[in-house]
Amino acid sequence: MTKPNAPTLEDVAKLAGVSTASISRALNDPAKVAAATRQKIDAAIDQLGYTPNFGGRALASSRTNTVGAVIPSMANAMFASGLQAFQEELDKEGVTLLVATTGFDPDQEMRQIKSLVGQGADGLLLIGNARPETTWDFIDKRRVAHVVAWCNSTRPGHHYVGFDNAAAAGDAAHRVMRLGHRRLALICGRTAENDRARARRDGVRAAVAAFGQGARLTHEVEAPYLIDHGAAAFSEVLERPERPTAVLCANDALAAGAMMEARTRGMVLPDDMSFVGFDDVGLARVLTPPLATVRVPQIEMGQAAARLLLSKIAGESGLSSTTFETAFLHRASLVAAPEG
Amino acid sequence: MTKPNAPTLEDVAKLAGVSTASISRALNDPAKVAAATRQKIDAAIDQLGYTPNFGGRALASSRTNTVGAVIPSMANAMFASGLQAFQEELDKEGVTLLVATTGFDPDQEMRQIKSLVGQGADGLLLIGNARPETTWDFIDKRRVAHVVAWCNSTRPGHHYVGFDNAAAAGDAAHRVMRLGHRRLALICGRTAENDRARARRDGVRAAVAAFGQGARLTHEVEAPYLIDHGAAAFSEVLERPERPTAVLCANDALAAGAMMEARTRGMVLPDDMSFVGFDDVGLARVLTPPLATVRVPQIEMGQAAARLLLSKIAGESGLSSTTFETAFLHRASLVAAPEG
DNA sequence: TGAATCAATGCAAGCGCTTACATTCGGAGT
DNA sequence: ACTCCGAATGTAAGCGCTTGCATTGATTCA
Repeated sequence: MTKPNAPTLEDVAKLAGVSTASISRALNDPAKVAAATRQKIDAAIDQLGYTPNFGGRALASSRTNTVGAVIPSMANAMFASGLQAFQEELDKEGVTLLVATTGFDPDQEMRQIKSLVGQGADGLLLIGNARPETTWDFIDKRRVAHVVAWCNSTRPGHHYVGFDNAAAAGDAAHRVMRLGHRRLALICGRTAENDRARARRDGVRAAVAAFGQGARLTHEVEAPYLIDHGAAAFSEVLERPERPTAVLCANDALAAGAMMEARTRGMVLPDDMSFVGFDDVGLARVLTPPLATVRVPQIEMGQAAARLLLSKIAGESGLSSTTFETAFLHRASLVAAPEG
Repeated sequence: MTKPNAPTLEDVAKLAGVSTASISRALNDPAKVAAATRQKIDAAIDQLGYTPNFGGRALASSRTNTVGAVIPSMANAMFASGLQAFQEELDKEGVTLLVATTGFDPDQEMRQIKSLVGQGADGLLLIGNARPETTWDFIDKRRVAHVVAWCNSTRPGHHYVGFDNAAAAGDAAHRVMRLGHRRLALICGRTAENDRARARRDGVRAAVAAFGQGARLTHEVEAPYLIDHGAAAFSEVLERPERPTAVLCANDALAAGAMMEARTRGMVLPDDMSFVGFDDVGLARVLTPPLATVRVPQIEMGQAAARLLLSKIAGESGLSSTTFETAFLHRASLVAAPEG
């Protein structure tokens, strides 16, 4: 951190001819210092190139102005712009973002949470609501300020900022069925380790069951959220005796992989098969045909999560969770079911 | 950070019946403490659920075990997996990653660097080599441990971990020309604010000039690294009197946008136009036709950058920069130039 | 047996900052 | 003119940890 010869508050104080306390106040609560004094102080700070020492500040105020985000992966575009927005919002308040990834592993998540708390994070952004009891215990016991995002439920006393994965996925399925599709396949994320994937699956199942009219899921496959796994999953779908007319994917990357595989097999899209994704990441629009998908309000979520978390850290009460709307984006990868 | 009632070193000391110094030593350098004492200490720590206070530690040792990454954007897949690898590598050593973004703005970069240093980052990961003199001055003066990545040159006394943008782009151009293309267009990143974009452009220019045989750039456009800008840039290319047979894009997202636009205009790909991207992000393979591009060793770079940075922080000497190889990936978006 | 050595431990001085409390001083109220 | 008040500033006590130095006691060597 700061180098040995870095100027300290005391140096500034001497130069400005005031006490260290005034400088501290000028820095943290300028209103408390007379304008003239503030001038002198600013000048001294400039001249010395002074920056407050982080450790000293943290120690004395027991705040680090740092919050942590524990996300499954940065390599997944799914979280990228939300996290970006989160970070930008924090930045406005001078708060810095610590990032740790879990690779969708609950143990790893626990480790990272502990580590970030140990690093002094004032608060935490967590993805999804499913985690072992021991993890919740730790959070509760340490009274870690936190927000749960990308989902729309959590345990009592906690808060979320997200959207309704189940409803959005159900809505997508419903629209597909309204276009005449009756045999649907579902390529889903790994439900064991991912409550959002689980919600999306359950939403689809419920919608299909509710629709009636002979609509059914010919096959469900689970796969990690990666292009290649989407391709493999689609192969598996095709091996089934009953071939679907539309494939719902719990994620755009899976859909992209599935479509790639379909084309490799000589299928003509969208005529031979309709595809629907989820998330509306950048690649959805540039696929051929463009991928119908569900828009997720990443940026709004990231910002709202940041604000909520900062409020919690500030100790505000009466805070509440937020559910954002999703939007189904009908694009050319989804067409009416073939006759017959 | 840690809550008011959190146990301190002193609490542990009392419980274990030793001095705080011994505990500190047991924590940081176990060899210095007798096994029996260590046992007592561990037991006390467990019983109290003690975690060292971050501020205290930082203040006393002037190390935070935290490093910062200052990147243009998290929303850009270009850096995602590299950063992910960087983080994982740091994690192995118990170091936490702070992330800040610049939106490709040099002033913002300066602000973020200052902020991260102020937050106590022990070291910094910087992208690219181009930044205002004032920024370098700050880094030098404060003696901030740092590594420059995604490029393969830097000023004396600094280190990089990256690859040769110019050579890789030149190689791509060369391959395109060898396929018979003589009229090339270049859709480039914003060279004013992005030295990698500049290097790629210069590499292409040099390769074209060196190739001779009537090969030339019909048009160069600059655009931010976003799909929509790629589309707009391609429109601009087509407005030119002289139409190219191949378009080189400095980034896969630009290429995806350009291809999308081409298809919108009824062009048949790759017959009517060849496209080449750069970076080999996930979407390159799932485009139709699959995008020929340059593979960038993101993961290796991220890991190497982390190790180099940790070594620097540890004060090791005799460290050196690394240049990784890139690979041209010939995919179906690139075909031989049409006859005539 | 006494001196020298060394490993293990304790003591205590900070690290740089924040903040409760004390002090000062100019002006408002009477 | 005198008291009272509040704004502006200073004083100094920590925050929890690391670490140089001092101390202790056991071990070794002559």
